[in-house]
Amino acid sequence: MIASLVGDPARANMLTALMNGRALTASELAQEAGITPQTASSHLSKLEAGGLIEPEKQGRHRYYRLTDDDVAGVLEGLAGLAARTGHMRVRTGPKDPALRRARICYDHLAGDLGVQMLDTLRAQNLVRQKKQEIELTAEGERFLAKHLQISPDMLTHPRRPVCKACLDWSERRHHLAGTLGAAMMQRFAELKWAARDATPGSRVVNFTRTGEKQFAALFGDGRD
Amino acid sequence: MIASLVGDPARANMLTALMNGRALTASELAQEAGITPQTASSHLSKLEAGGLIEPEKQGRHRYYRLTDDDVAGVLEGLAGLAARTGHMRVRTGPKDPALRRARICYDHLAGDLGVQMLDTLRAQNLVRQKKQEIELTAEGERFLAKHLQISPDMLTHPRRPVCKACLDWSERRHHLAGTLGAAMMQRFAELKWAARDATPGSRVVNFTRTGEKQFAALFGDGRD
DNA sequence: GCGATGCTTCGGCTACCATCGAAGCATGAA
DNA sequence: TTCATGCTTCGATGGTAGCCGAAGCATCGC
Repeated sequence: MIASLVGDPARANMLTALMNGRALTASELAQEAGITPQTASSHLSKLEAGGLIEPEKQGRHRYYRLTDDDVAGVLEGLAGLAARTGHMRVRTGPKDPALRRARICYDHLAGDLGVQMLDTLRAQNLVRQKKQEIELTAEGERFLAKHLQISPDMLTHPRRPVCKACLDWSERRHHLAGTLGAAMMQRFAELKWAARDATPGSRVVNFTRTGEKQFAALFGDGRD
Repeated sequence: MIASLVGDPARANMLTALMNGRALTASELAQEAGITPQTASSHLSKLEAGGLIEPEKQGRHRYYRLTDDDVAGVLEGLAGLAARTGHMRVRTGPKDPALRRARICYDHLAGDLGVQMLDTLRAQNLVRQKKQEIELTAEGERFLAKHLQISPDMLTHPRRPVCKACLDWSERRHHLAGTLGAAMMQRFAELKWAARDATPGSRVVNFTRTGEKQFAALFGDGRD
């Protein structure tokens, strides 16, 4: 039965990770779900048998993507029901708190800090968001130029949008993707505010002490 | 998590039984799911906690209905996914084969024979169906008058439609409800073709030998 | 009051399934 | 070829949740 496939926490995490439409490898999905590759393999074959995801072999990698928009739609529907009853999933995934705080999502910042950043951008009217769509405001452009030395022409890309809302897997809320999300993350690295964890394969992003302060000054919500 | 609530076979059966929009008592739902009242009680409280169903106390009964159309929509979506991947749930419910063959759904015929009947009505162009909506054709009216002595004016009712598609829980396909469905079932009883099982609370409908033949002559699909 | 009915709670049993270690196959790199 | 990487299969373990019998409340009817 389909629903029981989605019901398992590990599988739900994988599906959520796939919700942005991109394909991910088996091991990436394992990492997202916080389980070992063996377990993930079992889950993935079940999801595939259930028609929820489709595999694509590429070299020694196996990429998985959601079968189609219908699947995504149903998953959204379920998430909607969950959200409105305040039945937001109690976190189960990876134990690693560092991963939950700040991590790389493709090439941009995710995790608590990523969500916090987008929240602040929105609250300060530096961006405007409608569902998945985000646009940079004039104030936002000034802000970026002043504090991060990012100019709009650095962000144009033939196929990729400047801003995009990306569903944050640990927070279940949006963080900022797109060329701007990537550029900001890159800038954080250049400014030595943060760096990807050294351990190979890790998605954790470690902020330096000063980096954390600077970040909080711009994007903090006063929580810490 | 919502999906896991729907994932359990017993709960899925209950929800399916509620899909027609009516409210059912806890024990009716237990029966639909083929489990004891104790177990059902546990399931129902979980579904309620998950916001999928809402209770309504009435005397010593407790009626449950789906919370709203959103819930029904998501359930339909899941069923849609299940259907298209040929992943139709393999029957789990009540073991009783008689219950699966013919039973009462409120006041009309359900089960294998009920589905078969609607199939034949449709195939013979006696009714036309669009999703949940069913309408009787002119040929259908003649057919009913001739073979079952049912006239259209017997079927008018201020609030209830003449025909309605009712999702068959065991077959997962539609059977005929509405005043016509009820009238036909009543006629079968009057003609002594079939009768509700004597055991109290049972929904099984037993066809007599001759009744089965007559029924097959009108609505049989040649399977048996 | 009494018993009957509908439903819930409790306790114990069982079965299923997610999980991981270890080993097995592929593919790609050297 | 040999080694490393990515993924899968196998086998064993453990936790969780569905399930039912028995008992406990509530409501109804007498």
